[in-house]
Amino acid sequence: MSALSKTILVVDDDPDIRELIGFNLLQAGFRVETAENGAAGIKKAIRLLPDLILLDVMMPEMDGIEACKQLREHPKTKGCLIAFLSARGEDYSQIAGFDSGADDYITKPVAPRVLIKRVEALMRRMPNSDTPDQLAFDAFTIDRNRHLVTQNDVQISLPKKEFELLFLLCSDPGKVFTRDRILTKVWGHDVIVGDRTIDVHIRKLRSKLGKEHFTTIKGVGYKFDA
Amino acid sequence: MSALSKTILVVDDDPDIRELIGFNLLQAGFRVETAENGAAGIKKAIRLLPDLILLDVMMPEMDGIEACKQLREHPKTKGCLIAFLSARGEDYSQIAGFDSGADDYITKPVAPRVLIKRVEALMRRMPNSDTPDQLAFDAFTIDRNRHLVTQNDVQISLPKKEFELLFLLCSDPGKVFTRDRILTKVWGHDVIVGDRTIDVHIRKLRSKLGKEHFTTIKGVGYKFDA
DNA sequence: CCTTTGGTTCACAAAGGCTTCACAATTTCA
DNA sequence: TGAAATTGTGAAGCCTTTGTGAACCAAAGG
Repeated sequence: MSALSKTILVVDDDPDIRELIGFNLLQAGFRVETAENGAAGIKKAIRLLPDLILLDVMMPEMDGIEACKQLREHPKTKGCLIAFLSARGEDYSQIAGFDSGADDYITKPVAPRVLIKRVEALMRRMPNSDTPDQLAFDAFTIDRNRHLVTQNDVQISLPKKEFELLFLLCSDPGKVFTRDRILTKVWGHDVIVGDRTIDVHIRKLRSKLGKEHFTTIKGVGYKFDA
Repeated sequence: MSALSKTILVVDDDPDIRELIGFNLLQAGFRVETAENGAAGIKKAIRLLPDLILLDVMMPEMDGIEACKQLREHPKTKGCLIAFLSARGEDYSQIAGFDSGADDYITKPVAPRVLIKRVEALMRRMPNSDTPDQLAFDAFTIDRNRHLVTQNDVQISLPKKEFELLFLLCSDPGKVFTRDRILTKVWGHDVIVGDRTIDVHIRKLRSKLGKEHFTTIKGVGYKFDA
């Protein structure tokens, strides 16, 4: 079930805050990723497409407001939930936050349990269906909502793990995913499973979708080639 | 922004608050209705189907928490946005608020402009797409008002839960609905029913409407195929 | 007061996905 | 080249998930 959990990206320049927030969100069953500044946060958000982005307002170089604006402008992330998390509770700051496109503005300090509730309330309204989680390549197309892969007008239904592995690899074609990364993304942070399991699933993908699309980088991991 | 068409119901026992909040929301372009206690608020909400219900937490007789629960239970209003507006900012109060199904919890005092921004942020996420009351497929048609399914000129009457489950699945043919999603959509956000209950209802749908229309995605959920 | 119907739960069976293991094949590096 | 590490492959067993029949409880209606 953990593989289905929502991903939250915590962007804050304070490592302590990142750890504290991250820990509490993990405890609540969310997947957590972190970034230490606005630029890194945007980059990571575009790559990971998290369900929710928690932005600190005050950060060096690029502040949260600016980061939020850019996230809203980028086609990949403009649909994500974005919430500010800030010690600044002044009216003008909140208004600026909402004007930049945020869905919520949470003032610190906030009790972890309250934060969780707020995050869950946001998630509850999340229109998962609106984002057409579709990936299209020459070889085939992937439809996340329908859990279907279409190749040469033939629809292929894949089991859960295989589908998630495929989707992960295809989310960034050409990029090499290390075994560790695959494990944490598909199986979850706390799952203990021999990493040979990955090989078996890769094999199944190869046999079902064509060997040529999945390249092995020995000693590193796998990648998908379109 | 078509804020003109949005209706907000303000439920508060204090006439001054009603007037103040109402005035500001009106200025922002919303239509405003008011109610002076929980019972009246629920009644009015069912009749008007507002886009957002602003609930005071502390009210005589029925408090906001209880009102929220009842609103979430009623089929007509369970989809409405609900936000608490309260002078009580304590953690346990906020948690209770979110647990009762609220989408936001705003602590008073709040600057009118901030309140507006928050309301707009909530509205922004509101799915404007009203699902039509009738769905038609090759296999059968569904009439939500009449609670009736017609298959081969034969009218089939389905019990409540079965109908709602069917309607949910058919609202997006081909899309896979996870058990979690089905539970929150059909049973409510705070249900305590085991998810095996879903299986039983799926079985009934299969036996009544044809096994071939309902596909199981193991480890994920179910989907409807037209 | 009894009957009917809907909703939920339980126990057991079935299915099939996930994982592991052993061994072969391949690549890397000394 | 040869040994070590890594990956490919086939098959087998475990174990989670789902299907199914039936019982139970509550509510509605006669």
